[in-house]
Amino acid sequence: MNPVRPTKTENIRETLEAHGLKVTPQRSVVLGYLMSTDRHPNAEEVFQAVSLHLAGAISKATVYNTLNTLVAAGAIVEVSAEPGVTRYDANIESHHHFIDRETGRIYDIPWESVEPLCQTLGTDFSIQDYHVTFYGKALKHEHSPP
Amino acid sequence: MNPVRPTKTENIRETLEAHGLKVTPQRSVVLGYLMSTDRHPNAEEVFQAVSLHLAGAISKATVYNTLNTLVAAGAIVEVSAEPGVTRYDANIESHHHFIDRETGRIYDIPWESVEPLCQTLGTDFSIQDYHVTFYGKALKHEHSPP
DNA sequence: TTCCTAAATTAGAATTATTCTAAATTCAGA
DNA sequence: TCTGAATTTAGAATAATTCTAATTTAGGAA
Ligand SMILES: [Mn+2]
Ligand SMILES: [Mn+2]
Ligand SMILES: [Zn+2]
Ligand SMILES: [Zn+2]
Repeated sequence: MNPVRPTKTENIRETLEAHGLKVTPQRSVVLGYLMSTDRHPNAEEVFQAVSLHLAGAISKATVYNTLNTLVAAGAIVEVSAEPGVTRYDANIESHHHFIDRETGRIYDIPWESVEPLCQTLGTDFSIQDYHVTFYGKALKHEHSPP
Repeated sequence: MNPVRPTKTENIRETLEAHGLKVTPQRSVVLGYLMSTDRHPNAEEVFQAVSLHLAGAISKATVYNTLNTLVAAGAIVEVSAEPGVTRYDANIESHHHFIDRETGRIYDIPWESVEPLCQTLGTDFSIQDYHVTFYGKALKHEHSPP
């Protein structure tokens, strides 16, 4: 019988194809990892994680290439939190971020959780988009696969 | 006769001392450059700019050291705009940023220009601070020393 | 199926940004 | 002036990312 919802691998395949990318094992495992986590990993962390999942290992160059390809295609987004670190996020919906100052962990904040900001800053700037970064302490531990 | 306002070099000296730092020519020229511009330069741009102003040249290591020292002392702040680039800002008041998507230039947005965001995100997060990054097109050219 | 070509992947070299090291200089205070 | 600590320095070392050039993979004719 057909599953009620698409399986994970079907989701991955669909997402790649929806963004005009061919499906390859390397792309699947990188995107699949990012879709499975809400931890906003950097390239090195993606490399570590997918090296476990992909039997025959994956080249670090491919991790960088694939992340850049996924970003260019719009399948994932880059997140600038701390200076000097590029993190990646499979959540491509508009949303904000909360950074725990003790742990450095980045949490997603749904767009609707933040009241809309007025869409004008006087006459000098035309606003197309905005993003709020909150800083503080996460009170509940939200566990998720690393 | 005494000037009505402190001169620039007096400002620089006062800022260094107010943050517990000794006054040196290198620190003065780095901080002075950052106080004179609103362009949020990165380390390389600071190095280029101060190399011109400081006759006998300044070591690039000193620029990095000095920027880190100034950040640690709270005399300047780091700004994370694009992923992978650390920029520096002598404006240490709470404020927001506007990034021109065409030019990449970062403009300061006064804290009061943005209506206050509610200080709660449910029960999971304790908010200590927040920062809004706007994206769009700057309409007026605001000129300032490079 | 076999062949062909383009795309994707790879290892390692190259580049770039930043930090580290160890020596030289500067500086404040005794 | 002397002295020790702080600062600055050049260049080496490290780390992150990109580039290069060769190899593998994969889909579409024939
Ligand atoms: Mn990128
Ligand atoms: Mn720093
Ligand atoms: Zn996110
Ligand atoms: Zn600023």
